[in-house]
Amino acid sequence: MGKTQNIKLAVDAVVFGYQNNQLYVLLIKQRFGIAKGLWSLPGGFVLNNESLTQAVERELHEEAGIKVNYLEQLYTFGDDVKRDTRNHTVSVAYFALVNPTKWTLKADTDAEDAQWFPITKIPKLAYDHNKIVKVGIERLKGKLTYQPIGFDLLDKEFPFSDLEHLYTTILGKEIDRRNFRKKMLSFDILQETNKMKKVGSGRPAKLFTFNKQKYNALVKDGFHFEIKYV
Amino acid sequence: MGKTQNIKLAVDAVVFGYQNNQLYVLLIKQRFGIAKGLWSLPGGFVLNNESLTQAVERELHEEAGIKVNYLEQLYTFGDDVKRDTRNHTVSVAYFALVNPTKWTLKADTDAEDAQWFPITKIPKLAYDHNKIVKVGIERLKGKLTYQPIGFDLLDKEFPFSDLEHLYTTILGKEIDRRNFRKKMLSFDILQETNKMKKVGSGRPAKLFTFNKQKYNALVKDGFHFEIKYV
DNA sequence: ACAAAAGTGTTCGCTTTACACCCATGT
DNA sequence: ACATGGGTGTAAAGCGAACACTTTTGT
Repeated sequence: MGKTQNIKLAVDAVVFGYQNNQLYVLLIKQRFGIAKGLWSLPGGFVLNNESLTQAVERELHEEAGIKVNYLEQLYTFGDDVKRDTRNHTVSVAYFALVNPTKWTLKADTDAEDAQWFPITKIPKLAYDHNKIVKVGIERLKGKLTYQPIGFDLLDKEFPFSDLEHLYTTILGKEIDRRNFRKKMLSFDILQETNKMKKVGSGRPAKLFTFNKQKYNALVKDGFHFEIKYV
Repeated sequence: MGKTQNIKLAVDAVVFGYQNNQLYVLLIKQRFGIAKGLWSLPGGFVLNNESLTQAVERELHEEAGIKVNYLEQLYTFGDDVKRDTRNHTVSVAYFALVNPTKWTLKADTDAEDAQWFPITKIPKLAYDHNKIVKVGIERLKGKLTYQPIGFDLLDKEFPFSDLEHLYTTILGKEIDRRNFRKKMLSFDILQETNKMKKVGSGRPAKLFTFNKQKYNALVKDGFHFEIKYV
């Protein structure tokens, strides 16, 4: 095969968080290396004999001290051979969701700082990370309509309006509250608790939980989640 | 980072072809290496300074002498560190469609043989390639319903029944011919030619072509292809 | 009593679905 | 004339979309 292969393999994660009607992405500022001082996605090189998922989880732990609720592979970026200026590097990007209220970010090891950035205010990032974020946002928007994925961004118990706002915020569209609620409830994957949430003025809201067991059971029977009204 | 990274990066392709109401996958028999004599997906190691897409296209050319109609990234398999018994190898799998009537397979360089296998008769493959094929089939089934991708498997000019059969074959379900045709035509992305196809007995069929320009234009205006009736 | 957010039904139109017969050609 | 595959319309049901007022709480 000629000269022995000299390609580095990295993982990067686009981690989304949601709070106060805003969507955030987790970014870290590198302490070392070529991207020193620049903001970038959490991630790094895969270790020998380490699986890709392990690598992502390790990096998220090392660089931000968090564990995510949801993780899936996003895309492998390797068509731009010069994405990392030093080496031919291929990066397997992951897509993750987390409820930021559950974790306090703590920059560790390689990271000088770790912070949530509203997706409307993302700075220029290292490497091709701005592109990766963009792909991540597209994925999030897409998935929201055909997979009940929004719950991984919310508290375990949430008022209906949180879900509503999550959809309007992320998809950037208004929705009809009545139709949305009707549809969501028709799936029968939300469980009403007998707790109430009171915030300031206004009528207190019932709290709901997402019944994942039930959802999985339904899926096995051919059920297909879909929210179009948005 | 301790010991320097020693992970090999490969690409593999799940290439689908369709002919005589059957769905095929392209497999090759390796001439060299650990998988010698076993059937496997076309693919191989990425070269230094080569993009992933280039690598796939090169391998498809070298191993089977073909160019595909459609190519997209499928998934990166790297969670099973032992998938290749010798080394820690990560493989970026691609998904491709081709019209097999356009090409005569010719095994070249590294391949001892290259052949189309009906997806119902796929032998035990090298590495984790059976799993990759499975993921590819899922992707194909999914895409068929929300992207006009079936045309890449057919001749440029095709009778409506070919399209119909393609859907029933791949999705493994019966469809209502009238509804299917009505829906397809309603999208206004098929163009009627004034040619006819006569095969044996039966009424001759009009030939259609897929108008990709028109489709792309419609997509820009927010059009969304979807075939549910299947 | 007023402001703020939660909760709730109905009607209209379009899309999906189900369904069966005639047409053009070859043998 | 019969076998083979191509081509076509209509009615009923279900789903999506549009729409506004009442309830419960805080101030």
